[in-house]
Amino acid sequence: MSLKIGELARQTGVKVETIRWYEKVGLIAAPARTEGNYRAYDTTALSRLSFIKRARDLGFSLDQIRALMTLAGDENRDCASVDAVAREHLADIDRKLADLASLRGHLATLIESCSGGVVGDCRILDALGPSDGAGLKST
Amino acid sequence: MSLKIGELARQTGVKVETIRWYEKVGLIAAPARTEGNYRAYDTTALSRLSFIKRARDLGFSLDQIRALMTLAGDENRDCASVDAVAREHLADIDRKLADLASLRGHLATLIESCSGGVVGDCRILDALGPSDGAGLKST
DNA sequence: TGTGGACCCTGTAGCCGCTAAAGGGTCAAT
DNA sequence: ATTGACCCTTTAGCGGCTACAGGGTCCACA
Repeated sequence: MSLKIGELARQTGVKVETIRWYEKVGLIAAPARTEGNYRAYDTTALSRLSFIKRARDLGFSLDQIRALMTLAGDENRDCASVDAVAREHLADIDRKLADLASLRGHLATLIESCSGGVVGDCRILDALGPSDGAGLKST
Repeated sequence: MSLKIGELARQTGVKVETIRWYEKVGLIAAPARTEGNYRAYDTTALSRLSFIKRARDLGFSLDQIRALMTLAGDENRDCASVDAVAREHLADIDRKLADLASLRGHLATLIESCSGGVVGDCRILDALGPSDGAGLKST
């Protein structure tokens, strides 16, 4: 028995449109079609799509997933190549976390400086304005 | 004296193409033109663009920046409206930080499970594969 | 006077990873 | 026969730029 796209979507948690899009960009193979031109998926497609979903949930890019799937296809290859992709992604995440945390710090400082009142005296806008004092405020 | 777009770019740290794009999407006003059809900016443009740059560096979206600039134009308005935009953005960042940290945890666990060897025995690929065991590995 | 190179202009297409909508066709149940 | 859930393709849009292509302008130096 084969699965229609909607069923595949339900079983994997990937939206129908997204599945079609993955096919278009070559992440999954084009499946067989029924007489009525419906896509008919087998369990291989289910495995691959589940893999993609989990990897996406972990924040891997489609390119990274493509790489992982290629590596996975060669069982004799050294596992280190898979590890390397994952570690690179982890490093990306750590960079993003650091950037975001620093940004959060700046923003929180900015917000703390607000003591209410009127826009004309707003410290937040002051901080965003240029250093020469010629800000946006109509004053 | 007026500034050419390249000079404005240098003084604000915003790329020339980005400045033109900001004009296109209505974030900054279209400036006067010279005889040779070059954009001629005044110091008002410099202020506004600096404002935008700083806000972008803090991760505000262009829509949020539009809102902030509108608010800034009305000096009698209650500063709380500005504060609200900033706080909402801070909440966004906190959500992102939490998501990213959780994701990092999962990924790090995954990577720790790798003990080397061959792709055929890879724990990382195991973890990404579907729970029924029918993974991608050619074995 | 001419020529080279740095700058400027417009318009269009591409990046990522989808998402939505228009305008149809298919299929099973009633 | 009709309803309504599903499926199909194609196209356009999101944010926030970036990168061309194919020209025009301006200024300094020979």
